[in-house]
Amino acid sequence: MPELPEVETIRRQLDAKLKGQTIKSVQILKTGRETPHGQAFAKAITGKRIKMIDRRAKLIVWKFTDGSGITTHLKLTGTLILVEKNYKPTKHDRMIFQIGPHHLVWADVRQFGRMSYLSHEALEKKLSEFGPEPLELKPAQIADLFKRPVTRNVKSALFDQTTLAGVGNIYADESLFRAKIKPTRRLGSLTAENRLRLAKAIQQVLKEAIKLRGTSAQDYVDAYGQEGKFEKFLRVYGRKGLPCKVCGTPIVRTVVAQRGTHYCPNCQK
DNA sequence: ACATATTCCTGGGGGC
DNA sequence: TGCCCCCAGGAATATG
Repeated sequence: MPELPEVETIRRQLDAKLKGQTIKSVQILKTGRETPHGQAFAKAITGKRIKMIDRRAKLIVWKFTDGSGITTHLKLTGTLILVEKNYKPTKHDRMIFQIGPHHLVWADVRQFGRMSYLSHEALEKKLSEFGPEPLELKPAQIADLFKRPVTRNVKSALFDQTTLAGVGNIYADESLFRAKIKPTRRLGSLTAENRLRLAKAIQQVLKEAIKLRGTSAQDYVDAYGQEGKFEKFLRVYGRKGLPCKVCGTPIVRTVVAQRGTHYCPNCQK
């Protein structure tokens, strides 16, 4: 599923192709997950010129030259894929955009994704509702985000988008493994050294994943339909029962904060 | 102000 | 081969 590294991969690919281009047409194949609804969405964005494709948290942000924009949340199974002119729509496609000479398909098997056209003011407001970007802070600044509330478990704080933007279930588990911290630890029990180790682990794992164009644990593909290459470097996520790559102890899967949570009971304290 | 539960949705896998 | 059940989970919303 797309988290920060996957969304950033798609953003870079789309920005390279679509920057400066004008939306020529929007074909809505399945309505209901866009705002405004239906043809009003197509009408609102047709003719808009793309200043850049940006990212905030897990949102793809289409910024138009007039200041308005679109936020796209792919949620669990959404894809944005550049296709050929003669592309034939398939079952789960929601929209096909013609943007300059390019054709872009938004598809979503589980239909959780959202696409919102927003005025400049509404866009600014929406983007301000997230916590800071993990790759724009110094490790010590990230560490400070995990001091409070003291009773909260560290795993749920990690993927809370108002605490820190862009980390989801996969990278939460991977960051905690690298920091050698058990997911159920309360924030109040973390030492300053623990928090700093976690901050550095978050940045390291996100950067490595971006280099490999993300993780394709389930449905994720990039804007060219290619899978990410980070999956084989996952150390705990999806490795229930397999030996820890550090100590050989079988990886445990539990549920923390309603999320499947993977950790090494020996390495993570 | 916080934590926890529910809801949305479909494909894939296990059990039989 | 095919059914039934369960599971995956981001985040909005509701409830405690």
